[in-house]
Amino acid sequence: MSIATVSRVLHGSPAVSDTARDKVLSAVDRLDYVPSGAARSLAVRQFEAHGLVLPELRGPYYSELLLGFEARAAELEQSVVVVLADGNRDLDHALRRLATRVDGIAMLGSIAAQECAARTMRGPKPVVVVGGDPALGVETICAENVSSAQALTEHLFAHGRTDLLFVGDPDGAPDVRLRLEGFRAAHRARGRPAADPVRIQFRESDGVAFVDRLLARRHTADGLVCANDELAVSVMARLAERGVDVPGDLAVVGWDDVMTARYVSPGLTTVRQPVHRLGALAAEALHAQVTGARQRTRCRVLPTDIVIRGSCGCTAPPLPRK
Amino acid sequence: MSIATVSRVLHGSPAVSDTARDKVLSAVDRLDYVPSGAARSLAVRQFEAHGLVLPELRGPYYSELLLGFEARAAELEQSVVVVLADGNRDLDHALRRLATRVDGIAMLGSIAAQECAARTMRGPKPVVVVGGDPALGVETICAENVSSAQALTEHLFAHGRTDLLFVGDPDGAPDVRLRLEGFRAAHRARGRPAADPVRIQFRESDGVAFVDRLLARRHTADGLVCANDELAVSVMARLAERGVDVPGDLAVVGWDDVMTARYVSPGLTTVRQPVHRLGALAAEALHAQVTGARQRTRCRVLPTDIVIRGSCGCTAPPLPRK
DNA sequence: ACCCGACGTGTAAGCGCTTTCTGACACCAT
DNA sequence: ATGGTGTCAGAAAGCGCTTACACGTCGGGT
Repeated sequence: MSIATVSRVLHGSPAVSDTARDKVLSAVDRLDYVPSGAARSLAVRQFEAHGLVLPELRGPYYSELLLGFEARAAELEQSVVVVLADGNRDLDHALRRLATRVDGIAMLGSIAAQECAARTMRGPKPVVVVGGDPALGVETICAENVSSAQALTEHLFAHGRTDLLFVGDPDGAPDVRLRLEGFRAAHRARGRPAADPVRIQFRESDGVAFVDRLLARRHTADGLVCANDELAVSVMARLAERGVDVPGDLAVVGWDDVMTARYVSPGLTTVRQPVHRLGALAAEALHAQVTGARQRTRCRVLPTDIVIRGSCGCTAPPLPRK
Repeated sequence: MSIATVSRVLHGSPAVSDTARDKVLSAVDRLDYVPSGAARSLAVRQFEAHGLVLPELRGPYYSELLLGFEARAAELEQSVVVVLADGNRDLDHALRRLATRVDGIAMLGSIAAQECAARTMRGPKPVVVVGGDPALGVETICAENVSSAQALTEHLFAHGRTDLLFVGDPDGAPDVRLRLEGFRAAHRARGRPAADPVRIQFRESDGVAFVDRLLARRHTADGLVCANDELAVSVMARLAERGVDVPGDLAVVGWDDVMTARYVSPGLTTVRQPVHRLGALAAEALHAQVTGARQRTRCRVLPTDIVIRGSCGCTAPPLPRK
């Protein structure tokens, strides 16, 4: 047996006799032979791997994204190597390392917005960004934000709310900026001025602190459009503790449809995004760029669903579930 | 400039003059040069990458594990390639592929228990399993299960409960089996017989269906020890819908301390595991095996915390948080 | 003046695969 | 018999790095 034959067998080349194939296969099995992916990558000049860069992994959004990405990548026979920017780690170093071992890189919008990501996007490897600013010059895939935010805001207006506050930091992520844009558009459509956004982070403690400031009359509002559910849920819990009725005194809505949104009372009205598909499309777009099969579409926007529960003021069955 | 010099510069070898270093660095920058990780891997005979195999990614457990694993791996300058067994994908194929591109593989206990994982563990690459059966013959890292399950069960006894049911499938994951073991140990200690476990999956719909069966008098109980929080939370929600008071009529406890556990009412008494550390230790153990630095410790068990909220019958402040 | 070591740089031999090309062999048609 | 044709196996040339080693070129001791 020559090494060439072994290689042919392992890749199912038809030009091998059955006897040779059997001999190779049995030897492989007996010796627990594991080929070297590095040598193969070097020879075929493809890593057969995609990189995925996420800011973190708490909450369902990023998990679901990774899930979708990995699933589609696996179908395309691509490995996925993930890097998490979580904490204060050296993103620049991590990105540089990543680029040496993958054919292409998908990253979140909030990562792409960072300084050191620029060099990656300028580099030779294909890049697609998920939920990012379409103006970035690279292929972008994102969920619809503006018009669902507008619809959600308008929904609160329709409930008779007049004093709406947007809670979340538009500079933290492009998605949030677009949601704020929709929030403002709804105000414009009604000819009302939109209050400045309350710029706080996504952590639960930030939501609690915000409620305390609100009740200290530092803000006034009868409706809260929160940039995500984690915030919305922590806000609702704190409001309940402080004796404020939701939605009676204050309506609350969010984004993401986390599990908790179904279990709090009242249920949280929120926006569900096709995150799994977002991930899958990212893997696919990346693969298309790598194989050169398709010229990159600049930007793809996926529709979202508003899921109405009780927190916006709608009457809903107690503890409604999906 | 020769390629050897370039290589030396890029790896910070001290035997390079400053002028040469500068020249190389500026050229690298100008050309957006990205070295080939494959070629390096081939030359140094190390992939500098770890594999992590997870069954899925919903809920905080796996996410947190990946978070910890990736963080520690990054510190050790290792990339991480993840494969998710989610759905009906060809695990065998995926594992085989994975083995060709990493130095070692970490996998969940539920993966390790599968048929096709055996060949990976028999193969030449180091393997560590997280939350798996220590009897597997490979290095194992897991959170304490038996004694916390026993303590939790005993806690319900102390609340005067007598009719306890363990809800979850002990054959689904080694962790669940061990929790059941602790549940039984607590019964033995009190000289009571333990009821057979209610073998259902982790999905929320399974919890709902179980409650309906329970209320149809197919089971009787005044306390439920659920194998994880997702189950516990869905059970509690369904009980509330059906007008059963928790903890008055029925106490409920779970595992994992998911976000929802803090926000439901009453708060869910549960067990918090050091999942992040579990992941970090897995990465570390793997790296130790790969570098041959340390002979593998057979099994490492991390302590867990019981977090008491209201669902067990303890009086707790309304909506307690961490 | 010389030699010797230290220091930088270049040369070249792999690392373990893939793949093209060449060759061996068998088989059919002439 | 001979030549042509088709099938399968092997030889060998890389793929782009790392690194042992060889080779200057200095500076300082003698």
